[in-house]
Amino acid sequence: MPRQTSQNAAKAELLATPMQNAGNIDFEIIELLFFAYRDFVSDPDQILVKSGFGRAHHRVVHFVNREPGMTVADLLETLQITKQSLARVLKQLIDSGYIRQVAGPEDRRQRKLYPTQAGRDLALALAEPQSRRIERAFEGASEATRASVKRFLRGMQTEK
Amino acid sequence: MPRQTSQNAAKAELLATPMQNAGNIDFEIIELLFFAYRDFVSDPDQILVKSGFGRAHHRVVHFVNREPGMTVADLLETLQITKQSLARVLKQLIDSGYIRQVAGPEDRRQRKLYPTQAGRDLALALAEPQSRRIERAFEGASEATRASVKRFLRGMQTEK
DNA sequence: AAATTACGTCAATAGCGCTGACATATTTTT
DNA sequence: AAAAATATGTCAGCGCTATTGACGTAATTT
Repeated sequence: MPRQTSQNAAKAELLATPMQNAGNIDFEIIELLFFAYRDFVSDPDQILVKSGFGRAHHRVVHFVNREPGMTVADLLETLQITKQSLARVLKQLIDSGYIRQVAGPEDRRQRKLYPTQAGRDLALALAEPQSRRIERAFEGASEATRASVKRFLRGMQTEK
Repeated sequence: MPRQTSQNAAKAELLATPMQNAGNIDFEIIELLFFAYRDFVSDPDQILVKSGFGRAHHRVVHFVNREPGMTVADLLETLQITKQSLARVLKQLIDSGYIRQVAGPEDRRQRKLYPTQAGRDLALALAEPQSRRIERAFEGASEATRASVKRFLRGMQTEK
């Protein structure tokens, strides 16, 4: 029985076989989601660096445009972050003139959030390359296929 | 013509209409992707805090398990990050005994990366809740539907 | 012998998330 | 009316992940 070199001894404890089919785990979709999302956010990221903003700003500006009048609490619920995390980003967007706050008409403790025209323009500019990418991914797809993809993505969400 | 209060004047510059149908942009899928990915990564995140690791560790341990023997350069290409970003994370995984390096047999400058058994176990534990979530999202879906979703996700990637 | 490549590392910085604590209005409850 | 709860803001500190730039070493290629 030949003695192992130290390199062989180390190798003996290593796994050289690719992880696949283990425990019926869907590694393929896991990776597809990673790559898809990685590239999906890379488009707006490139635009954002020019204005000195980041992904967090993108999300805020997006949702406020989608639902003008939403409150800070609504936004926290949507983004699933803490108010301290939101604070800095929101303040910068307000100071830069992309978003404005209005005291709630019924409950004056609330701060209802609205985009300015600049905020709307920014949200659209950020969404455009993402939408083009989605269109490309759906190239030639039927309505049924689009519906299936939407159903899948909805199913990926945690039910609240 | 009534004078506006300062509040009304401010409101006049704001947009109260939800952003939708603007420029044929697919806001719905954009949001579905955001929510799907947000919840998709939340599963492993919860596991990772226990071991003191983060998402970056997850990615590294995942891909090294999927393709044992991959080099540092391969990993950088896959993750699309800089080597300085990878360095700390990889070092921690090596120091903790989840991954080992072996000098390349042909090119000895290379560092081929392999998981240990602990590394394999960790990768599987992290993939498991994600895979369950995917299965749930595909509940009742046909093979054709699964194929459509994969095709869509592949189409979302930037072609290299 | 010189240039290139693969990898590692030091230093500084930015973005974005967190916890904990405390303050201020405003609304609701008692 | 007083007390409690709610919506929001803010200060302070910290951790993770990413960045750029610079430099070093070993190994390979030219």
